[in-house]
Amino acid sequence: MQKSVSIKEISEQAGVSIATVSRVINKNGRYSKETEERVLRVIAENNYQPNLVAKGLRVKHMKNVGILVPDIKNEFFTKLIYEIERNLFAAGYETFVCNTDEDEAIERHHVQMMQMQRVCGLVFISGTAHELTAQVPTVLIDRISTDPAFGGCMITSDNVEGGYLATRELLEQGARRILFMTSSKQVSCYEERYAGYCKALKEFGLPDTERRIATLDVLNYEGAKAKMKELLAAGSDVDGVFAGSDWLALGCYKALCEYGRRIPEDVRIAGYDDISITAFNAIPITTVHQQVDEMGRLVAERLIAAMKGEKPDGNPIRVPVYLVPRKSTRG
Amino acid sequence: MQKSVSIKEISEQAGVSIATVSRVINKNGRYSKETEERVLRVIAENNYQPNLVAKGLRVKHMKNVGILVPDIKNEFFTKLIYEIERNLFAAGYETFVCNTDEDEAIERHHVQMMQMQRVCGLVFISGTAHELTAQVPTVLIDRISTDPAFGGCMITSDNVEGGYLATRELLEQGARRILFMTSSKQVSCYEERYAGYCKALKEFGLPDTERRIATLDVLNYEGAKAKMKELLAAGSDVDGVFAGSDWLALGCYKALCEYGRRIPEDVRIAGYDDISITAFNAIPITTVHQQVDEMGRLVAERLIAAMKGEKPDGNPIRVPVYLVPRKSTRG
DNA sequence: CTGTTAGCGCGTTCAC
DNA sequence: GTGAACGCGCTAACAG
Repeated sequence: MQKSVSIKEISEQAGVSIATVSRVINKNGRYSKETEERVLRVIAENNYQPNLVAKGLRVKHMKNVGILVPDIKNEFFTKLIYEIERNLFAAGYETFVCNTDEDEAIERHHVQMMQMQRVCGLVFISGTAHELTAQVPTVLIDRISTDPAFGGCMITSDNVEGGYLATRELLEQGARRILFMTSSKQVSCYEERYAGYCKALKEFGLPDTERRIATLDVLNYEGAKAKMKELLAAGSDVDGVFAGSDWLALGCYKALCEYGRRIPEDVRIAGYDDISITAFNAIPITTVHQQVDEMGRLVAERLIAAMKGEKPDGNPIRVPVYLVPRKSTRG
Repeated sequence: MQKSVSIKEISEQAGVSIATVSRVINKNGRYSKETEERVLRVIAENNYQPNLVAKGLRVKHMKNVGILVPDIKNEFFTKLIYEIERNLFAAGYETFVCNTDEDEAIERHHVQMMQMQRVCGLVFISGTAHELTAQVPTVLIDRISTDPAFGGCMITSDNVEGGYLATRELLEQGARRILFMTSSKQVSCYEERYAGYCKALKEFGLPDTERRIATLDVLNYEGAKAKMKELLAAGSDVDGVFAGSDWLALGCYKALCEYGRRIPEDVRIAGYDDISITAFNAIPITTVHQQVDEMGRLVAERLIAAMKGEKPDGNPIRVPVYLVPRKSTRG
């Protein structure tokens, strides 16, 4: 398959043992300046590329990490991946990107493959809360482990605060019949945003009976649009929508437009994530900004620390969020 | 690192040799029905997971492919990756995603890493045209190899036609002083789109002197916006813009708006790719649709064929494009 | 400073 | 139908 020259041929050409070659490659010391130069020269001449697979077998792991993501087509996740990969690459790691399409079976399959590949770390982004028991250092983003044995690290944005900020904005601008649109599955970040929603309603003196929830099996633009249309067809009188993500907000926006509702006069809308499209939309969408750069940086930092043997302290790291008010809530 | 039980322990527990275990795992035949059942049972009991690294060392390659992409944050590339990964995963391959940030040095580094990892295939998406000599089956998307020795497969959308369609649309709607915005680097897909632009101008009887070109070092929204502002500040009188990609079109759009130009009355704009945001933009942007699904499917198909030993015929595969007319060109 | 050697876990001849 | 034995390319003792 590959004509790959091996460490053995290098050692022969350089007139040293393979052990010495290995040492200079890994800069493990215990060789003279001259031998180093000679070996390096032979390596360059032959365009020698160490076989990382053989090395991996020997040291029992590859310097690779797997990232499991529910939807790689979503800019929010993409920016996260970008930042994680950038930081890990700088530290010498390559990255598997595993798209799960929110499918538990696919996720399991990927996780198993990653383990058989002997990756040295795993990152889970959002997704459903089923048990996952990886035996490699793991970092969770916007995902809470219910497993008491989970020894990894958790990084999440301040979802409760975010849900609160978005809902309060809707309330302050006059909305009172506010719909919260979320996943039908148990996803921690959405549950936390819901808690923030409830907190804001309570603060404005609205009883629990005023909570309005729509759950989606298909957690994307299409699903949100279809659900919103369904509600409108059934005579929904909501005057505010807090969607669990920006794409859901856009789906609601489109459905409401098609039903002749004016945004924000008739219905005010707030989303979550602050992806680019919300700012470019015909009626720019109010949203909650997540600091993806900082989150991605933290993920790489914590993961690298964990792979070096450091034990995470078990407390989730919360990254602050802030509201980005736009026209969809403020005429 | 991992407590991984090995094929050896399985063989002991099942009372057979490791050779037999290997045979049933790989379904190589030459074992009885009973031994198969017994081995399979022991494997299940121990939750045995084959060590793909050891296997890889033995068979001299991993069942992984590397995808090199210039900008993973761009929805166009992301959709391509999604489709490629989905198809490859179905065939049992895992995928490395390598973001190059349009940086040649980073790309080289990734390619080298991929080869040291012994991936069995490589996919290059767009990017600059420097020489690349990978010794594994390779598929190029929207990127032409100048190396006569290149034995891989090339898949590209019909860029000349796309450039022609976009420019003709601008001309038909009345624009005459049309700017083509592109990369300052040599990127085949942009060069082809430029050829289409020239073809359309010629068809409308405009002399070569009427060609207007703006090249970008920073090939994204920010870069395009800055360049357009620069041109406007210098007194540009363009009444049409054909941008090499949608993000560039959006950058131009924003700059033109800030300078008080009305779209499409004063300046008509067309982009390329048909990413979601163009449809949601305040003034929806006319664009050229690329069939990413079909392209991704083809990439996986051709790559798998190549990895099985089939020789590509050397001719680039051209996927058709079509114009999506929107308000930015048609009041 | 340097070389020899023993595996890492697996697939694959080659005998039986 | 089954097993023993070798080696893929490399690292890490260990001996010198």
